[in-house]
Amino acid sequence: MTNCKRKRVSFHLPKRRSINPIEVSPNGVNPSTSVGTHTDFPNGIIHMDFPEISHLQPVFTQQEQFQQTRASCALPATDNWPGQYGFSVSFGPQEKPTKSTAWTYSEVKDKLYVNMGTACPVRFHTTHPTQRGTILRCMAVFTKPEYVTEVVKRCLNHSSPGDMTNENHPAPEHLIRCDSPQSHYLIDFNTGRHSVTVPFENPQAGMFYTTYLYKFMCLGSCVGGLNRRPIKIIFTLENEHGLCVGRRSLEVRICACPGRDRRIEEKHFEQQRDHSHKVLGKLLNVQLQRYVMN
Amino acid sequence: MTNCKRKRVSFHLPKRRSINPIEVSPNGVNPSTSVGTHTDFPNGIIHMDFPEISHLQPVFTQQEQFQQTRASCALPATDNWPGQYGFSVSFGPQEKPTKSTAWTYSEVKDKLYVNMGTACPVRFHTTHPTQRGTILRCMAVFTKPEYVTEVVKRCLNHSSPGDMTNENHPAPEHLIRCDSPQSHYLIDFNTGRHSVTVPFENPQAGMFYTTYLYKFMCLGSCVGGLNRRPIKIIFTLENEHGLCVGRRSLEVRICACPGRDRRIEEKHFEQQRDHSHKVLGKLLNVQLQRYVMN
DNA sequence: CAGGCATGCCTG
DNA sequence: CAGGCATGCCTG
Ligand SMILES: [Zn+2]
Ligand SMILES: [Zn+2]
Repeated sequence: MTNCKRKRVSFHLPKRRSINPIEVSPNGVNPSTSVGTHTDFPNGIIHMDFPEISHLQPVFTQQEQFQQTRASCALPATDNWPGQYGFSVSFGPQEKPTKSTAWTYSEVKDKLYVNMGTACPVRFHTTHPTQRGTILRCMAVFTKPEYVTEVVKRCLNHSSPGDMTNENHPAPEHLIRCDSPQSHYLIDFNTGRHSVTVPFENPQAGMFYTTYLYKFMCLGSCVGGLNRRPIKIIFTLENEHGLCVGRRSLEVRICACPGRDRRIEEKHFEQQRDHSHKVLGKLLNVQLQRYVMN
Repeated sequence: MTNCKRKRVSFHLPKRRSINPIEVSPNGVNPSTSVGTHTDFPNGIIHMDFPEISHLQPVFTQQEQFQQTRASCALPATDNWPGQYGFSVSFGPQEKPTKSTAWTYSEVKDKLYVNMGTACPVRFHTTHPTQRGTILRCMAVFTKPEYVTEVVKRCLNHSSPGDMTNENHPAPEHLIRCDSPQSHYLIDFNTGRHSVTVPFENPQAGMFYTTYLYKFMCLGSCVGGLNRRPIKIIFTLENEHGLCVGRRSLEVRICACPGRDRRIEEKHFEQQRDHSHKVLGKLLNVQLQRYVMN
């Protein structure tokens, strides 16, 4: 069991509007020194999405987070863990999954197939009410071990200021957006990883879940971005101290034809399973025969 | 017949090195006013590829160019015209055209199929020696009329400073590069169009052509760049006054499998031709029968 | 290096 | 909206 500390200083907008995170190094370098430039993140360099908003009141929010499942901060935990609030995720009954339906969730694969830029409704269940100040974070990681340390970002094409999707948006480089006026875009100071948070609202009276809308802003095939590398998204419920109190991750494929691709992958999955069964069956048979003969 | 005037002021490097063009508006706006910014071209805005080299001696080179084939400067002429020097283009015998050969030229299609970033040898023939100060320009245009007015550029991914191909290169946004230390990258002040020029060297004694190496720095499929839109390249021979004295254009497809794609397109072409022949044949037959019957 | 898959997108 | 092409790239 290891500790994973994160310190963070954020500037918050006084009003509830789309909020712009500014990450500042702990030694207090003045963000205005890098106004107008866009610096790539790694190692103590200030990252600013919106230099224009440096008039914001600085609010010091220190978060210390203890994660119990990974040795390194750079590798976010992906294990599902309902925790004390019974946190889980579901997807509503989607429209009939045509070839190019905007999104579709596969139970067998536990995988979401979704168009780029589509607002996809995700249901967050809790069995016990969370405390005030609880937030819901969403972060993407590459699934394959060879890429898991690389930060997931949008491709250059889609993150460029000229791209229509970036008009009036505080986080053009973030793959995942949450369609809420209270959403908060962060770049972790230590790991450089992107995430988006919203205040978690407990399910309304008589409801078992609260729905939030998420958008995925690149295709899985985007050159120089995801580049055909599968990703997972990790939803974490975090209390006011930044402690993780629940987690749910699932694979996501952002593509032009979610329906088609789901069908294909489910077929592959079945064939693979059938094949394993056959192999396993043969092995058992051999063992059995040996046993009988001896 | 219309005149198409172009005035241009360029800064030239004193030494023969890769040369950086700086386009200045005729009213003499100081380029240093835009140092450090990269402004998109259109309409009187200064474009600079390399603000760092503003210490260059300014050399005033006024070029007035009369083109006789197009009404608008924005639509470059593409007609082949050997002119008084007997200007033409050819390709040497390439390596056996395997599926993924680096480049291959189709005679039937008069089209070059080439890998991205490959130095492709192009032979420039002249039957009569050109004068001192003659240059060879290469420019790309979209083939289809609906895109012909759009300037051909590299995609954002490939033109970004982080792309390896742009290390130490003066013109990251230019699709076409000429592998010569004397090459010159220009952005036309009026049209915004990119081109690369080299001093034209007459064929060596006993030779009929001079070879230059050209590279194409994006795929035809690059999203936000060529975006699967076919292009032509136009080679123009220009005298010291900027007058066009010869022209040759051909289609180019920049792709991952030049051999395969050439084969496919030639097959299509044949089928199409056969089909037209058949249709034409039938028509003739009908006409003939009518003639005989009357 | 060829076969063929993967995946965005065009066409009917 | 499904069929199927186009085209980069992976695999043997
Ligand atoms: Zn993208
Ligand atoms: Zn490109």
